[in-house]
Amino acid sequence: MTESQRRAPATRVGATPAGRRQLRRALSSAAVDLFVANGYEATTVDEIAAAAGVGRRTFFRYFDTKDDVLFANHDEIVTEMEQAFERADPSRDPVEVACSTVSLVLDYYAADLDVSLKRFTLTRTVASLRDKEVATVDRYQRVLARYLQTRFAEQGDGTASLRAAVAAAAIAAANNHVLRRWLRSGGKDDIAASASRAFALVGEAFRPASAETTVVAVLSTATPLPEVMARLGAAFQDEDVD
Amino acid sequence: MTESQRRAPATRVGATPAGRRQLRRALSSAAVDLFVANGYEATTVDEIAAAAGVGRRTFFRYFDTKDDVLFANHDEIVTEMEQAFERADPSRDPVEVACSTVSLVLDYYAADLDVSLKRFTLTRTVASLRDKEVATVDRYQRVLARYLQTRFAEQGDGTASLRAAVAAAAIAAANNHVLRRWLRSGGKDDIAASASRAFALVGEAFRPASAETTVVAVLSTATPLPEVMARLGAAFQDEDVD
DNA sequence: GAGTCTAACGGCACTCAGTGCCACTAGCAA
DNA sequence: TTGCTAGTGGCACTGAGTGCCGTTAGACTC
Repeated sequence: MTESQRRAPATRVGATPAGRRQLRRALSSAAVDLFVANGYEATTVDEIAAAAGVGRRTFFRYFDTKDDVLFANHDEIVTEMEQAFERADPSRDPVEVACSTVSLVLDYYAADLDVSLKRFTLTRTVASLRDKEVATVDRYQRVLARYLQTRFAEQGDGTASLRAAVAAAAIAAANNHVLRRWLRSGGKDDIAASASRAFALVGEAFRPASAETTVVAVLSTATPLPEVMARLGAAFQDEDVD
Repeated sequence: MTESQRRAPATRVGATPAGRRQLRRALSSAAVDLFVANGYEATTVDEIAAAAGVGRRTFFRYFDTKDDVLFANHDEIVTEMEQAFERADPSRDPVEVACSTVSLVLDYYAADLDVSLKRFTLTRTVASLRDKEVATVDRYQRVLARYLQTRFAEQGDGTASLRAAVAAAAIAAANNHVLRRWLRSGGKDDIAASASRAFALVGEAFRPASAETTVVAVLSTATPLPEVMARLGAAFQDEDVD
């Protein structure tokens, strides 16, 4: 007897927030199992609701659409990302903050590997579900872009809006790439390592222009070596010169 | 009497490819007008079909879904992009090729400003249409990624897949940013200028490492100036040194 | 011009997602 | 006990999307 077949408590589960969360999870896992077993289109909302022991009408009180049930905790992720941006250290590099914040998504996927893998096969198979996933990714990509835009604008970047949109897209793409590779490996790869490698790539691509200025040092050959080192050290500020 | 209200030819329009195209356009423009006038959800497929002078069943022979009618020429754009990649000069910088190819989308939007503006207001207003548009963007972003991946792999890039995905996302984001700003201006901005500026930004971010190697020239102060110029010229190959 | 074949079309009926409405009832308060 | 509230289930309805089939325009043959 799988989890999806067990009967939910008789009535009024949703009276308490905890009960509501529980029924949401029950509906979600029942749906995923049915989708995998019988196919997405072939599964009706009636069947999902019945498997969770509730009426069809109740299903639509917990999820707006049939496909929403596959991305049950997406809203949760988005709000958590927004909160993370609010309490982020303003002195840190914005791109770096965005990268570490977006990896919240990876944590969520890793926390429920079983569902993540099933959802992965479904989104690869069913076109409409793939589109739905793309839409959800776009939603948190917008959150990234909004954060980056305000930060870039603070730094006096005239093209803050464009840079923010492009950087957000790059970060989201890197995140998705890591996520997909990890899921394809069945959750066996070292996701943290590949994530930091991927984010390093976008980090060096989008570091603000001031930080990637090429230093051209014009020095007389008569200059004593210590002074050369001092001048270079000043140019590179807190980076090591040796 | 608007275009959407005129009656289409009586029967068998779709027998010839030209007639099929014509009816597609008639359905599309009828739909856009009705969506703008009465709202997207409030407009039924029956009404669209009736406005174009055909039966409801025929509508679904021309478009798979109700929202497809808003992105009528999307498939055309995608295949045209694929063809452009096939005949692209292999010696050109892949990122540059991708940028100039993706601007095909801008051409299509500019070619039918009226519909583009109406679709823009609709995609901003109706959530499901925004999602649909995001899905279409993702589709050509995948085409970009596939092209960039093969090119990067040819160049011996070990992280070709990741770099391709990230660069494709950045290019698509830049393209969309330009497109949206242009539509927000009502089609008055200089779209070509802002496009080249936006693509310059992603170009410098994703130029392959070999092309952005810093040239460090170590030269004796005794070297005659003409020889200095010659050596620098060699180092920069076909770029100007002056 | 008459007969024939093909394929677009329209219409009908059906499934299913999603919604509004309402009656029912568990649980709480007075 | 008597209301009151809110979650629930059932019913009926709209509309998207699909399968099926009879009709007919148009092309092709003789």
